[in-house]
Amino acid sequence: MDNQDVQKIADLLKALGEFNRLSLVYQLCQCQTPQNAMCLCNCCSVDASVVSRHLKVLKQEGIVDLKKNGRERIYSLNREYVAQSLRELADKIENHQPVEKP
Amino acid sequence: MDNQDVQKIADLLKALGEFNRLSLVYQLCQCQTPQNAMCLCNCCSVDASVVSRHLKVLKQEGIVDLKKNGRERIYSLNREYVAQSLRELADKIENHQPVEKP
DNA sequence: TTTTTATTTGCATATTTGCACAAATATGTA
DNA sequence: TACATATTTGTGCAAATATGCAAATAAAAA
Repeated sequence: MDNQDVQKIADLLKALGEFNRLSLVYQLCQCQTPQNAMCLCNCCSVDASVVSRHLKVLKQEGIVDLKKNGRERIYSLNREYVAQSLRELADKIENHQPVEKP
Repeated sequence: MDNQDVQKIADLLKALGEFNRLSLVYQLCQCQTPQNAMCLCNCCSVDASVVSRHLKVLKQEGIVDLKKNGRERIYSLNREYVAQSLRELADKIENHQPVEKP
């Protein structure tokens, strides 16, 4: 576990660890079909430009995927990646105790 | 799932989503016995005061537990709470799709 | 009591972050 | 082409955050 690995997970958690961004994730989570950015605006009461930037952060972290459709951007939640990353961390925290210091 | 619930999880993720704090968590994760703050200093190259403040944040979020022993503060990772919180989020993200929008 | 060790707190500072608004860009439609 | 819609980007601001250093506090040890 080197610093880069730690940083990568920290970045993922940080991206999820902001109220409006997590709200966007939950919103996408409840949708069976991908959603465009304007639709996602409804779940948090901020300017569209703010939503755009939050979605950009989520995309950079691989949390959401993006497809372009005309002038729309269609976002979908990358469920497996996020869930697996969180579970890996949970497993590590719960089980991993290699260095014994009695 | 109301805003307070979202905020609570966001706060937890935010606390974990900072490099030095996550390093502290990993450090504690590798220890079978609780550790004092000075010992934890070794895992990140910052001032002891910075470690102290990060540990305070982790404690406020319930990520670590604290026992006082003389002038030492002995920290231990609250493994079940953190792991369970992360798994709940993972489950929600992977499975929860109640609102259908076909 | 004096000294040492462990930790916290006050303060200053640098950086980041979230936000709103306006302008720019891109693309569809009339 | 002109206009409408969807989204991004530039800019500035206020608040939050991370950090280091010095001083304060607490408690053990000499």
